[in-house]
This record gives sequence, C-alpha cells and structure tokens, in this order.
Amino acid sequence: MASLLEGQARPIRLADIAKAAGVSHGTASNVFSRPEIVRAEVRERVKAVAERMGYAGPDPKGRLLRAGKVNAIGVATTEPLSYFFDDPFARVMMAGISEACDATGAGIALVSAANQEKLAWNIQSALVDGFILFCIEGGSRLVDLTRERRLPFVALELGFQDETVSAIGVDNVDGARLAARHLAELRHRRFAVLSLTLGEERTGFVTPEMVRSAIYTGTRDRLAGYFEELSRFGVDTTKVPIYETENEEKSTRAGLEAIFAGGEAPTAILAMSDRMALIAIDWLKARGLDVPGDVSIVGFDGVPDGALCTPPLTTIAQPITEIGRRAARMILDHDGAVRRETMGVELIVRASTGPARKG
Amino acid sequence: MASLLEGQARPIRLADIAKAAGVSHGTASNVFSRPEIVRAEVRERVKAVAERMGYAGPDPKGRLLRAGKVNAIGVATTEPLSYFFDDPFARVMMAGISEACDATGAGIALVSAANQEKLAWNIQSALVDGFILFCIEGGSRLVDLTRERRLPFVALELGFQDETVSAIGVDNVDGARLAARHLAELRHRRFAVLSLTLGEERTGFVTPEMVRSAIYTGTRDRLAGYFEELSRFGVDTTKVPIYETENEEKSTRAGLEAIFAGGEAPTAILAMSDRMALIAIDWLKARGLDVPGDVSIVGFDGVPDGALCTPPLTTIAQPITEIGRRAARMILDHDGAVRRETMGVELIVRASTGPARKG
DNA sequence: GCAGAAATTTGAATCGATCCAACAAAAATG
DNA sequence: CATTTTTGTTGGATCGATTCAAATTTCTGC
Repeated sequence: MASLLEGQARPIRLADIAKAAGVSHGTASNVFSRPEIVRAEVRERVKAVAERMGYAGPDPKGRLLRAGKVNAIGVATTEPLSYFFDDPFARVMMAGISEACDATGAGIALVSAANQEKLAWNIQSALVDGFILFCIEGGSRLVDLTRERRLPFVALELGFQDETVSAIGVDNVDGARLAARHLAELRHRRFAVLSLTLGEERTGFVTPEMVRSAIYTGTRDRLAGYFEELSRFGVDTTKVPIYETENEEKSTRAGLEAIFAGGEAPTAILAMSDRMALIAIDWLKARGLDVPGDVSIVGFDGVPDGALCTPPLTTIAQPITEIGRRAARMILDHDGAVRRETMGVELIVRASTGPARKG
Repeated sequence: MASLLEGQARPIRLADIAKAAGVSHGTASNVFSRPEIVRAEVRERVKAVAERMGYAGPDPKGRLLRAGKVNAIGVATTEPLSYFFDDPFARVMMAGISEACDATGAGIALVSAANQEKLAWNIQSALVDGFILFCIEGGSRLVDLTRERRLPFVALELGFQDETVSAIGVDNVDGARLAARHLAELRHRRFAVLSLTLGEERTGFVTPEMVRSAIYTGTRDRLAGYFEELSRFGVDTTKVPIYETENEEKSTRAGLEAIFAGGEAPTAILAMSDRMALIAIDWLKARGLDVPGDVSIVGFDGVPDGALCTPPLTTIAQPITEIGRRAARMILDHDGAVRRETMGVELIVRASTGPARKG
C-alpha cells in the first residue's frame, strides 16, 4: 500500500492528487479541510487516491501562507534554550504559559540563541503569531529585535520604562518594602543588599550615583522600596552595601565575600532573587554561620525551590504562573492595544528569617 | 518615523517596497537575503524605502514555503504542555535536546494536546522539520499520527517493537538485572515490583499471563531482567507481586497499599521509575517504615531529584541528556535511514538501599 | 418534464517570498 | 573602438496550499 510511488524525489502535492483523481484543486483541498461539503462518493475517491499515492496530507507550509496564522506563540530569551528547563523561575512561568496555550490548542516555539547575530535571525524567522520576551540581561536588545517583527509581544519582568511596549511586571517597590519591613520588624539594623543588574553588564558594589542612573527600573524600584522602608525604621541607608551580581553562582558568591569582608557584618540580607538568596544560604552555611540565627535572608520571586531548601526561604512571592497565563493570553487574544499590567506580590514568611540577635 | 503608513489594514509586502523603490521584486528580495550582490546605491535606497514604509522584513511565512525547511524540531507528547517543564525526566531530556539545537541554531516547537483530535491536528499542522516523540502512555497512537506526516522522527523510550521506526532507548533488561542483583546481593529475598504500564490503561496487580501479552516491550524487558536475576539468586519469582501503575501519585500509592496489605511485606522494592520510587519513599516514611532499614528501594531513570531526596535514591541511571542530544541530532542530520540505538545504563548506589534485616 | 432552489464543483486569484535564466549595463581587454 | 568579461537587474516560475465567485449538476415540487 501507500508505497507505489514511494522513494521518489519530489513529495506529492495536493495538486498531484487532484489530477490523479480527476478533480480540481479546489475540490481536492475541500476533501481535506472541509470534507462535509464534498459529495461522499468524490470524497472517498480522492481519499483513496491520496492513500494510494502516499500523500501526507495538506502541507502546513502551504496552508500557513494562505491562513496567515501559525497558531503558536514564541517565547524568547537571550539565554541558551536550556534556560527554559533549568531555571526554576522560567519553569514556573512556562507552566503558566503552557496552561493558556493548552486551553486554546496553541503551540509553543522556543526561541533563543548563543550569539547576537543568531538571535536576531531566529527572531526574524520564528514562525509564531507573537512573542513573550524573557527580559533578563540584554532585555532591551531583545525588545528592539522583536519590535522589528511587528508582531504582538509582551515583555516579562520588564526592567525599563518604555510605555510603548506591552508588559507584565510586579509591584517592585511594594515587594521590596514588604521584605525590608519584615526584617526591620525583626529588629535587624545592619543590612546588605544582593542586587540584580542595574543596566550594564557589571558586578560589584554600587554607588548611589549609579542607582540614580540605572537603566533597569525594576532593579531601581526594588532598591528604592528597600531603602524607603529601612529609613522609616531609622536605618542609615547610606551605610547599607549594595552588591550588583549577574544573578548566578559566581558573582553572587563574590558579592558575599565582599560584603562579609567589611568591618561590621550584616545580620540581614535583602536578595533581589530567590536564586541569589539560595546561593547565599549555601554560602553562609558553608562558612559556619547560622541562618537565621546569625543572618536572616529574604529572597524575591517565590520559586518552588525556596520552600524545599534548608532552611525554607522567606521571600516575596510573585504570582509567576498567573503572569505566564496572562502573558500568553495577551498574545492569543491580541487586539492591538498596548497593555501594561502590574501584579501584586506577597510576603511569604518561612524559616530563613528570625529576630536579630541582641547586641 | 516608520509610521507614515502605519495602522493600515494590509501589512506591507516585499512587492510593495519593490514598487515604491522602483526596482523588481527580485532585487528587493536580494536586498534582504543577499545584500552583497546588489549595488550599494540601490541597496540603500530600497532599505530606506522599507524603513520609511515600516516594512517588517521578509515574512518567514513566505520564505518558508520557498525554502522548504523550518529549522525547528518538534517535540511531541500526549501529556499536557506543562509536562515538559514539570517532569524531571522530561526536563533533563529537553536539556539534551536544547543543547543540540543551540549548537546548530535550530528552534524547538512543543507539540501536545489535551484530547486526541487536537493532538492529531497539532501534529499535522506543526511547522517543523521532524519530530522527537515522548512515548509515554499512548505512545503507539502518537507514533501512528506522526508517521502520517512523513517527516523524520525518533521515538524516545520506545515501548514497543517496531523496527521501521527510529528510536533511542536503553538496555532495559540489563538495567533491571543490575537493580535486582544489587538488592539480591544485599540479601533481600522478599520483593515487590512497581511496574510501568504494560499496554492498556489499567492499574493493579499483574499476572504472568498479562506480562506475556504486554504491548510495551520496555516494561516487559525490565520485568524479565528483574526476574531473571532474582531467579539466579534462588528467589521464587512467582511470589513477587507486580503492581502496574500509571507512573503518578495516585496509582502508585494504591499499589503500595495493595502490596503492603498482603501477608508478608517485602523488604525490597524494584520501581521502574524514579518517580514511583520517590513516591514510595514518601509513602513508607509516612507509614513509619525506615528506608532502607525496613525497606530498600531501587528506582530507574536517574533523575536529579533522586540525589536530593532523603534518603538519596539508589537507581539505574539512563544517560538522559545524551539520549536527548542524540535524538535531536538524528533529526537535524537526518539521512533517511532508520536508526535504533540502545544506550547503556548504570547502577548508582545511594542511600535508599541497605542490607536486608536478619530474619 | 420543467422551472427554480439547493448542492457541488471549478479554476483563477492569492498568500509572500526566493530562484534563476535571460538580459542590460558597466568594466576590462585587445 | 569593438569585443569579451564582469557585475547587476529583471520578471516569470515556483513553493503548496485555500478561497470565492461563477458555472455546473442534482434535487424538489408541481
């Protein structure tokens, strides 16, 4: 069966079937896409011919051009593809996106690339109806590249102010305040901040000057929230060290070294991501310091891993899954409008924070 | 700028640019895809026109039809999309696939669907150059559906014998033997098996009769491996209960209830997946039984979670990442041949197994 | 048996690009 | 200056389908 003409160079097209069955393209097409409108007899004949010739069914490549819609949404990042499966934050976000896509039967195309050139090409040539952008580092380049495609897109974790771009983010100022207040109420007075990047690709201590000129307003807002609240509790925020990392192992550990090398060690750490917080817990434990006995830590994000580590992490939880769902829906039912949503966050108190030691 | 004609209904096509710039569509095309062969002056003029009219660049939909290649590989499963981000096994596999795709700049399209109809449609209309199939339950339907597309595809974890289908699997018999030998050498004599599905969607105890008629030879091979080795150690395998689960929480717990409801409780459990093994550890601990003091457990798969739980899981590790890499490469450098690869597995001894208690 | 309505079928147009043989213009050669 | 070579440009053909107005066939009711 189905093998009479197999092995030939050119794959069989719908037109071949039409000719072989003695019907027009139009009818042949209808047999596959709207079988109910073609007479049963003809339908069966065409189907039989298709079967006999080994026709694979209408090629989506052709159909796509006509239909215009791919029925898939692209998720892009500047990280390697494995980021989507490794990073806890990304995974929860993808779960939310998946949910929305499953509900409508849409597919997901993962877009990324090692280098800038390839990224540009991959974004230009991605077969999708719209993009969801994971704006980590290099987020603005990603946004620029995507804008060129003139397809709907949503930026996640948007770190810069550009009101012309649809985005879903969280209330960074409020989240930071909650974290700072929690620690201040536990009577902590000596703080350190593990910060996300402010703009350029650099790591190290940050001066107030640099904070003012920060490109990523997300980072700046969290800093502002922390300090505003600490001030309310009478903490001299000019003495709080801020160390900017790349949100990964190496620079975070370097930051901790630097922070604890100074004279007065902090009793509380404000980390702008759970990732850094988790690394910090590990680093402190390895150094013989007790968490939260010696040092309390509050993270930011609310990834599942935070609940499983020892001690479980106190953190500012973002509604990650919900953000993913909304982002996907924004693309799926896109109406041309630019939308900017800010989601609320929540303090989740676990065991990585405790009262400041007397002294 | 770039907004002169914005807001119009029809998006700008390459032909519009060509006309506006006073060149042929062939030249206009070259400006974008092979800029080096067009005279600088013309090139700049066309680019300027494109910019002015807000042209988004050559539409991949059109390009695709001509080029024929999508440069993306589809990964399909019958589970919901979130499976790719939730399941530890799938995640490690995806990391391997990602690696291979990153290396060649290919994209990944995730294909799945809640119901059968939609699955069929999604596979038929996926814009990919080939498929990698996660053959969990319902794997054969997935294979049949995919075969219709007449695109290259590889089945992973292939559970049934079909020599016409490319597949990558592991040496199930050998893995099962290793697991059984390890426990037998620890002087265990009373066993129970938590089995993956044999074919139909059912759960419950399995009779030797059912094993013989199993559709999934993967499951059957593991069973064969377990029993062959246990027999060598003088264990009466007819007395070893086999409980078939759906590899998830509910049926696994039901299986454990059933197994431990019997007269003589086993001192060792052979689980055909780490997932079941992990659930078993949890169930046993909740029941006040010590692992490995009262009951030893060996899993199968070698997912990272197994190393992190308490106690860390002894297991048969598959080279999951490598399988993913190879599968992706099989599609990426497809040459028309059917390939079937069997990878070796490895016993990883951790703390979930210990010597059998005297008595 | 026939007009008019309903159901099918047809085939040209379209979707948005790339490819390539043929042609034109410019540059190099004799 | 005529001829070859090089370099650029053109426009028709093609990729593989769907759509839709018009043409044709089949069905109804009388």
